[in-house]
Amino acid sequence: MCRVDTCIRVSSRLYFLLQRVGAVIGEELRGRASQAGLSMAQLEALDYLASCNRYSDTPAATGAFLGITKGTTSQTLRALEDKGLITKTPDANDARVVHCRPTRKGRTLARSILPPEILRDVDSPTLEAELEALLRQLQRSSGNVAFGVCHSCEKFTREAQGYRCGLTGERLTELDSTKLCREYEAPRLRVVD
Amino acid sequence: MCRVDTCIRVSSRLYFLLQRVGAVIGEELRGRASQAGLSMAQLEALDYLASCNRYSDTPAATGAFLGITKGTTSQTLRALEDKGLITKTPDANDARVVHCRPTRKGRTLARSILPPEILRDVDSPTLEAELEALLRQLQRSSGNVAFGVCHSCEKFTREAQGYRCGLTGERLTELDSTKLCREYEAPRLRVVD
DNA sequence: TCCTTTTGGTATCGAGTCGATACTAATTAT
DNA sequence: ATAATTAGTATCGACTCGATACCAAAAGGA
Repeated sequence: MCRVDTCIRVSSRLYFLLQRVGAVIGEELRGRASQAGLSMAQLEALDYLASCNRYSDTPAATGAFLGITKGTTSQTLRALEDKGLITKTPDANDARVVHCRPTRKGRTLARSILPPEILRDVDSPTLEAELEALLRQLQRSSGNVAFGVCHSCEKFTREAQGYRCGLTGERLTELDSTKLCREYEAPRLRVVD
Repeated sequence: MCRVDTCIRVSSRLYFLLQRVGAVIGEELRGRASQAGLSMAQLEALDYLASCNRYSDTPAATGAFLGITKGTTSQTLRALEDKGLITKTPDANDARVVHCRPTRKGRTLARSILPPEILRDVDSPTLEAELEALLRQLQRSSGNVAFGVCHSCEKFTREAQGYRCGLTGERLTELDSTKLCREYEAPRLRVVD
């Protein structure tokens, strides 16, 4: 049993399973996206932009999130803009930066496709916890930006009348705190409930 | 804590985690593949062909495995053939069928890239078991062909001097039994050790 | 048997991905 | 002030991908 398993390629067992799950989900998603006139890359970018906060809705952050180059990112976002699914507005403080925000149409479209139908009934806290641990490990060893939800960030603080980001010093709404942030920093110590 | 989490898109938590892990691995893999002159699609096809048995090394099976159309599959395999990484030979019994076998060069190349470096140190039996359960569930609900390792197939039988496939009736070598098969059927009853 | 359906595969098209390279402009470091 | 970094775009070539059309072989039915 052991000798046999070592011969299998595709390639480690873990990689095989991840790739297999990805293929099944990808097949469904590609179909649904292309019915709506979107490519997978466009769908993923749009979904990201619909999920991230105001510090993270830039081409650079999108590319980092999706693991693609800035050239590719620029093209994909231009396609989304041409289709009227996002709008671009220059940043007030940094003239190099552009903010990409989904239009109502874009938001609705993303929400109609994702999450994949096939995953809607799945509920597996163990799997989620294990995947989360894997993700953290991968992020550590790849030196990637983490991306995480604002309210569970090390720099997130609760105040008398709301929340605040310890990095920018800005106040945050309840909705803000539910979004993805590129500056996310994992909490250093486990919070005791 | 609960209300907040329900707002997150990208999109269910499970989808988010799978997509995130995929992005990190994909980023590494794309880089390594393109250094070797391969696209991701080509790498995945080559890896599959290096892992499957003689019943499953056809364009149709490759496309089913990767979740892409037969047109796309045909093109990708042609690219691999042009690069001298696979060879095509017509089937002896069915004139429609073509068998695609990796060359020595192709096999070596795939093995030099996969499995992803970043996953080599990961060892998590729990995660693998959970992913396997998820995969089975997805395959059931998507009606996809399962693809599995020969020796754990329902139709696989042990004999006095070797193994045999109950579907084709052919004898199988030890190496045969370690490979992926498109005709794989999950065992109906758990075998007692 | 003839005839229809299914299956396996290729060719071609258009839109789009992707890395690579080259470029501009704004910001930051020295 | 000047150099280095960062954010973004433009363009190129190879390739993916779905769609469509097509062909040939095999399987199934009356």
